[in-house]
Amino acid sequence: MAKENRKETPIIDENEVIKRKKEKIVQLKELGVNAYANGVAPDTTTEKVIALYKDEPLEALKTPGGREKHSIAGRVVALRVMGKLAFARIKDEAGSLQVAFTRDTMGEDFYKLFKKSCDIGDIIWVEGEVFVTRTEELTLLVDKFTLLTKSIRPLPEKFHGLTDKELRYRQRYLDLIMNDEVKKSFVTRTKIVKFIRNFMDEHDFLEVETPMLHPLVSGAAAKPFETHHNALDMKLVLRIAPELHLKRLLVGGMGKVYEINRNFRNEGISVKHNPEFTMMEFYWPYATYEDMMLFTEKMIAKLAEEITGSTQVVYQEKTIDFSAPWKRMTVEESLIEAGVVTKDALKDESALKEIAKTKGISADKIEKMSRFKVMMELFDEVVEPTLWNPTFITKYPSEVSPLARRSEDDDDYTDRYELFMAGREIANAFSELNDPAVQLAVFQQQAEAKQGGDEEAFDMDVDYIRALEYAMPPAAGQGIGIDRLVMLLVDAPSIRDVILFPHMRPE
RNA sequence: GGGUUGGUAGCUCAGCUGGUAGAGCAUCUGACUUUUAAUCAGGUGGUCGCGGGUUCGAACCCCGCCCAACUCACCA
Repeated sequence: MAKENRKETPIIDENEVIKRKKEKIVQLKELGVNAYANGVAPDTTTEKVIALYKDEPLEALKTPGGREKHSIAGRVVALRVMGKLAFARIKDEAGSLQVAFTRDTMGEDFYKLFKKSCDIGDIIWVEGEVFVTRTEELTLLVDKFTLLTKSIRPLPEKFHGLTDKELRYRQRYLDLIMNDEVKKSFVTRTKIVKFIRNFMDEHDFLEVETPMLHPLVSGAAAKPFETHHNALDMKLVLRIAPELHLKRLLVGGMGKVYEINRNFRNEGISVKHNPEFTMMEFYWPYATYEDMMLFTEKMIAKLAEEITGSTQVVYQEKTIDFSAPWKRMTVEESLIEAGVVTKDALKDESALKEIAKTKGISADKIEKMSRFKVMMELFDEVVEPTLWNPTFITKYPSEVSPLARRSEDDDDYTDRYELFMAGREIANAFSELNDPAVQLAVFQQQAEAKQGGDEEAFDMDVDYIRALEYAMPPAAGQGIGIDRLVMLLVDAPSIRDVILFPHMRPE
């Protein structure tokens, strides 16, 4: 049953501190100080100021005077007032810099106004020249100061900062103010996406955008979010995958295409799952899944090196070796290698089921499964968590691969692989199924499964079959989970650490 | 959805066997011209997640609910 998200009356919490700060804004207004000023811009950043003086001898900088003036703007994150001298730390988008306010430099009245108006958390603009303090810290000696924006909410404590994970995710803005490494992770995320985009562009892939609102469920095995179009009075679902639209573009002769955007799946939330996640999906005409493996290991190894400086990347205290070539095994080989099954047992449904039971997979679940499904269950349960270095697992059964091309030599299997790293799936790829008759048969099976209560089964997509009937060139396609890839490269334990505003229940 | 742990001041956390709700930082007042977790003196600040119950008395015990983290299930 749907829960009512909106509360009766929106109430913003207020305490004594906030009340006082609000009153202060009124007092400042009476003194002619605008607590929400604008039109005053800095001419540089803290980072640039520091870079400018980093080679100057410290001794010379200890005496103030005669140097160029710089203006910076940012948030006051620390303030130490000692009578007629005050130090503040100003944080801007690039970093932070200590600034000093003195009565002698600013004049008595102006200094008093500064003391009265400026508090921790406020956003201010200052101008002055640099000097170096006794403790040899580069500091801007302020002669001009403008309060830009008052903060009326107290910042978290300076020593411990903001550590409560719930608050950090809910109030990401505050997390960004207090925890510098957060911004770093998200800047890296952007670099990763940019790298991938450049890599695709350099290899002549065309970036496209396909619909997020779908009339049908297709492209993956997942439960969708449902929504409603009012004017058309029709049910729509948020896409679980862009696959079938991108393949329609292959039919249309668009050539190599890719899309980097969100998918939505109405499933559990975990350290590896967010209801909306970013996928890079691409399709490559006249290529096979084997071409795709070479392309992928080249791209990701180069990406790892570009981002971290090495193909050896430490994730959660264990090293992942991204250097190509990557290990390749079939699903069946991986099960044999892991010592889970023998070659003979793989062909024997009841033997497989017995083994599955010993691996803690529920007997009820196994009973209804085919040999191939039990095999995949065993793989997911036993092998997947052990695949730490990048590994391509190939030869997935046709039964669990509704959109992949059946292998030439055995149509129980497909020309498909999944890529695993750090014990998790990062990508899924295959040579594409382009035989409309086979695809239609698969859709019919899926539609029956859906009738039978399988909530993750596809809808029949008649237009897609029609498109295939016009002929889709042989092609390989792949989807890469961007959030998960970012997690590995920024050493994030949870997907929430690489999503700016992860999904949370309302407060 | 199940299990475990947690929710006490704006933040970080104490709070014993049920007996008047605490500290540090922030905030307010005062002192202070080289601090950087500044320091010193004094003050303000609480729906103890929410709702019931037990009890002379509940932050603490019991029941229900909400939220989160971790974990399992599901999934990429």
